Amino acid sequence: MATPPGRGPLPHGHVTLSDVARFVGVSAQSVSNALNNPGRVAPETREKILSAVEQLGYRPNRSARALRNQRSRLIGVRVEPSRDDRAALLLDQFLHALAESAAATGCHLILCQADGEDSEVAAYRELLSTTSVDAFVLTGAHAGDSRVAALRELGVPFATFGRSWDGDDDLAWTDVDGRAGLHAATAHVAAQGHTRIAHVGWPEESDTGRDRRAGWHDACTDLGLGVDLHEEVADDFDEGRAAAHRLLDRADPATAITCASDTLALGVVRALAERGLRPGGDVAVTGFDNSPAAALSTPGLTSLRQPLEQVAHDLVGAIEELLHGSATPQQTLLQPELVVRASSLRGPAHDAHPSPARPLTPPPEETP
Amino acid sequence: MATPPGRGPLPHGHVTLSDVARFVGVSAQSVSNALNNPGRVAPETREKILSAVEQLGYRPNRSARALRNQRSRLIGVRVEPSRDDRAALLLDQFLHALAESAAATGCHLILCQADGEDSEVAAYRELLSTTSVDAFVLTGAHAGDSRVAALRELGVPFATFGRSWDGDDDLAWTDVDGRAGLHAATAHVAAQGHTRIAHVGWPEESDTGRDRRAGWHDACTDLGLGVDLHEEVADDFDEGRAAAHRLLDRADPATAITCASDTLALGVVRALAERGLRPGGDVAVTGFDNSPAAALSTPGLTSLRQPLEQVAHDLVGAIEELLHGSATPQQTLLQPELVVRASSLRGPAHDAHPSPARPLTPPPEETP
DNA sequence: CTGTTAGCGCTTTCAC
DNA sequence: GTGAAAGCGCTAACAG
Repeated sequence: MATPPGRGPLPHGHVTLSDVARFVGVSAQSVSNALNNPGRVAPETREKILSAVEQLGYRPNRSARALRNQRSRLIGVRVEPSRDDRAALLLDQFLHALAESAAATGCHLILCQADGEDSEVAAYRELLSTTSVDAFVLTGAHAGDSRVAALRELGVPFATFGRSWDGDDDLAWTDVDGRAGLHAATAHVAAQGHTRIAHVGWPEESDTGRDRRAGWHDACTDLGLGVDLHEEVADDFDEGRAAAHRLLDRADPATAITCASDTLALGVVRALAERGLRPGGDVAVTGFDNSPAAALSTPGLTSLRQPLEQVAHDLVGAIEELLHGSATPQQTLLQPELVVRASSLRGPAHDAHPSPARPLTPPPEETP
Repeated sequence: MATPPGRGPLPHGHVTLSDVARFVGVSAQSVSNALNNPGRVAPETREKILSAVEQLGYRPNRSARALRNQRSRLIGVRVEPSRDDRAALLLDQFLHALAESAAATGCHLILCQADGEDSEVAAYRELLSTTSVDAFVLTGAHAGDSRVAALRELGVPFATFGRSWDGDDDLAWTDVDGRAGLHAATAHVAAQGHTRIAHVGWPEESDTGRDRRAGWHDACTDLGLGVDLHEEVADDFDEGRAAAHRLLDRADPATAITCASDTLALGVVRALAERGLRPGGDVAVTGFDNSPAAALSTPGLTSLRQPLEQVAHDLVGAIEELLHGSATPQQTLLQPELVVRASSLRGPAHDAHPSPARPLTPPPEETP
């Protein structure tokens, strides 16, 4: 396929605006208007143009639009390195959901990659400086998040998966109510007859960790149970395992252990096995995230499912609002769903088929 | 941060080519040449230009470039819906690795989303028609893959993770040697003293499934063991579980079960538990993928790690070659790595700390 | 070796 | 209501 020598760049066989214009017998501007500014063109002309667009299969060129408008309909997302010793970052499902929600508003996702939080901002900056990116989605926001400050300074709209935790009303975020989740999980094991209920969570510095632990704490207090059984560790399998051993070595040991993550919970399960104890039958265990590992481990691990499709939908909605110049950023708190499996059930280690259970808390409540 | 009105030539404060040109006192063209065509500019001028580029922090605008060159340095990838009842699609790690490799060559990943293989082509088409995408990465290629034909017709370069399996020399692919992997896994359990070694794999229609089963078959034959113990099922936890029950119900039951995936293997582990058998001690079990679920389950599941970083690197390399007009597409077969854990070890259900073991097969061999 | 010209596809003025 | 002009930032072609 030889390219005829000439001045301009290579032809690419795509239908352009002027192709449509020529076809209909109007100017390119009218076609543009018919598409983007329907009011400014006569209904009759509009009809003809739209049918020609359809017929020729015209699709606007994103690069040209981006060049002209400074808006690319591209949303930047970071992919972080995933460790195979952690029970899934959910990035997988989240990205799919995000891509789907974005597509619904004509947007696409562009990835940038960074290994740490510092290089993350550098990656955003790099993407912004070379590519027209309309907005970013950040994951795992936390109090005093340097990324938030940096993106604000760059003047680019963004929404975060995770609250700011410092009462920042100017931040658009969507988050999952970990506190309600752990309240539900704790109440669930209490309903199985447990009274010595422990929590293995993340260190005090983690906002999300504190939130989840508070759910356990509240539930225990509500039920008149003690709150002395808790451990704060990093989100690591072996840390969870070690924490479980400590909780079981106590004089009055735990008979149920709620965890801030599936990774920790699966570490706890390992510890039980090392002591000849059975999850469910001897000690109830619950996790958080409903990762594949929770569903596939034996016995199945009771966990809390995050409604990632809804999270993605709300984040895209929040961004869309930001781009349309909304004054008040959208903030949404979603409820996780308790998925009960054998690890938290007494009796034979029979897995109920993964069946969602209602959280104790009220249905999703949006804070607009 | 308000943009001072009417001052800067740029709406968003980005440094452009002509800014650099004006700064140095040359034409925009020379700056462009200094960057993209170093030979065509005097070394001295080049120095000055490059230092100005550095100083002003100039970054070329991707949209403008794409518009002009029909090349965007964007690689399209599909994200598929992930089921939480499967042991990870590895998409997570793969995407990160891919984004990293792409970044090394100045490319970025743009996502498209599709639920099935048919809508996948539609998604590619949509992306191509609106966005300048230089190439695609396909995952899970198989014989008679409709996507391959469709992308060829569209004339877009692409590389696949997974062989074509129909001896297509024109296809650029990278794949992992599942046959060698299962050979290694089978030999490993044989070395533990097992002689009744089964395989739970995918249906005959699956090329990858046949390949992996062949590895098991070869190893058994090499070792003088029978090859009657096998089941072909869909990649599903419950299917794996049921298959294991069938294999253990036989008159001369299996004492070791190698599987085509971690999902199947974890189903097998569940079946063992239901019969009061211990993985490792009673029946050895191995999976494939080394998913988080394998590392975190108890006992740890012996599995085969796919070298995803290398896969990603090779795929990007293959695409790069394609874009530079290489005649022979790059085809690479990589070796998986056996990760031995307690599920395949006799004796106390003690997990060795996840430690890589060499496959029996020769080191990575590249077919250029 | 360097500058000028032209144009990629699109949309925001501003005439008509 | 419609079209003509201009230009977003960049680079291939062709002078000078």
